[in-house]
Amino acid sequence: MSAPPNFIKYIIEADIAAGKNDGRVHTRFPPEPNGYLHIGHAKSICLNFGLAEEYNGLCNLRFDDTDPAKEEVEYVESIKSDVRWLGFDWDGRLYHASDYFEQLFEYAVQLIKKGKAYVDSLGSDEIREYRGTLTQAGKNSPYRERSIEENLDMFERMRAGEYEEGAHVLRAKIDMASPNMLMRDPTLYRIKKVPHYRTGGMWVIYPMYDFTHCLSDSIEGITHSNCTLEFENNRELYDWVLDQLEVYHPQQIEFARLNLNYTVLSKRKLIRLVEEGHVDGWDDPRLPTISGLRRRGYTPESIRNFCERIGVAKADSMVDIALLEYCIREQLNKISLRVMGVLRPLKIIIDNYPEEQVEELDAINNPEDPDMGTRKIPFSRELYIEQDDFMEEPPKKFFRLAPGREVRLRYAYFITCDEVVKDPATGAVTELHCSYDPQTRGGDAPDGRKVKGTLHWVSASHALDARVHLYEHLFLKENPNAVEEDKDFSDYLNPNSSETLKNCKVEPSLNAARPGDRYQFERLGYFSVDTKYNSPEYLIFNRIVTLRDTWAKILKAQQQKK
RNA sequence: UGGGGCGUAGCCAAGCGGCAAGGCACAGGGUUUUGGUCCCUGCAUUCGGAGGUUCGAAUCCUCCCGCCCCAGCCA
Repeated sequence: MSAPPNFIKYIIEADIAAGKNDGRVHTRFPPEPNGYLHIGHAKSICLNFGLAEEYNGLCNLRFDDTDPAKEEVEYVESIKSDVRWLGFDWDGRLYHASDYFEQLFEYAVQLIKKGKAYVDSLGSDEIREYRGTLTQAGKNSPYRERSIEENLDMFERMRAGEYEEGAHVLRAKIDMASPNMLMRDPTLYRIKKVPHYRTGGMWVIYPMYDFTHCLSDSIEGITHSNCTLEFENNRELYDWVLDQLEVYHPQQIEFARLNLNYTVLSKRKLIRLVEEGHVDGWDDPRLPTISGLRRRGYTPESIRNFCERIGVAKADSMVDIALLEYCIREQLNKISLRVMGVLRPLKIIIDNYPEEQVEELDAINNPEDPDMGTRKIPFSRELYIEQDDFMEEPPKKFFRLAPGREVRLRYAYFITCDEVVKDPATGAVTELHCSYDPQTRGGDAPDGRKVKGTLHWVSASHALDARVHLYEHLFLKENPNAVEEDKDFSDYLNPNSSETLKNCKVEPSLNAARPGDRYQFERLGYFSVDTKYNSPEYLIFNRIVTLRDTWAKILKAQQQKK
């Protein structure tokens, strides 16, 4: 029932045992609304909401919206719907850092009054120079010793809009020689004459992350503030601000962010893929965004299971995307309806089957779940099978159709291939003439003879037209972030990551398929009806993931031998 | 050359002084009207390395090596 142990749970359990925060557990998921959520965020969402659930606590959704230049309502709406879709509920505790702007301003004034913050009038380049380097101490700004009165006055004027952008900033007065760069008088407020998507033109100064985040956590009574590893250096500042202000002090805990191979999980890179048109929007099914995974056909449960399986720790890691694929197969195997669909059709004619005759055969909807029942599928003289299921000169271990060979058509009959018809110009196989054994109706031979292969098929005259999108890894390189000299991560994009098959044939029961419905196409994989595009003439499917394909492995091994 | 972190199998990851969980991947076998599912089996004499403490070390100590993060008026 409960997810596996991790170091954050141990911290929480120790805190509860010690009576810290009266045994309360209160977490938060604090996205900045400057992009769409991806599966890395899902890890954080599952962690924070999951912790709250497990320890009878609460988890807030808080937008960390302190940079009006980057943030938009479109993003907050998408984030809210993604969190909900994943199955989590902030239950009315939806907050925004921008809700706290007035309070934050007051805190800044307090800091100034304590002599712990000052208005600096150095330019940004100068501030950088004065900061020193990793190995050299910085030096104090000439404005560092302004009087409290002057600081107060100037900070009020900053707020009043009396200065231009960049003219002044409010800085914490800490230690320009600190070995931690973040403690060298970090900027607390900057002037930005940019309207905020929520506060409009109310403010022209905006607080920085380090000042905002810890205080927002404090205001909300957060007990355990979980963030990713790159914020470890910020913790000293997080603690400093809260200590100076003598306010309620949550605990920041850092864990490793998710990395997945064959894809990218950084907002900056995802934004580029979208804006440069490498993909079809934020919900492109090849993207690791929540909206992309949703459109691809992934279920929330499978993503939650994935997040549970990868664990939470402090070591930088790169998870194999095969685990994500395993998680969606695992669920879809249990719940999805089986149907037959032919992606690359090859026509076969059963010469000894009466013309005009049609039989309704029984097919099982889901062998994993007998309660899902059966359905009828039409069988007739002309059928389509998969091109891959026939080979004129079959290699070893090929169990499918070949000249003179007998196979089973699933739920139908045994058929034998009698004749191969080819295009005289190209030599390509255009159709097959076969004969069936009437005794094998349903798929078993009364004489007990066996066949090695079972093929999926569809009746030519009854089949529905469909278009199918096949997807592969977005990148060819396992780690597209490891860019070589003179290269860009986009150079590693897989040119074959998306393929559209326009001539597919699926069984007639699929006329009931609605956008978002998921099916297993037997022997092929799991597919979902696209939710973005549709056509009155044909169905559009996205391949979520293939089935495990042992034959493909054998083939690959055979080819490698040669 | 400053500071903060991290190193357990191909990939994740438990383990917190008593003698290496689990999952994915991979390999073999069984069942099978999906080359799917399911079921067995195998897969670290060893925990980045070297010393030390101890009856006993992945766990404690010392040194070394490797990787990640920090010099935004981004978060």
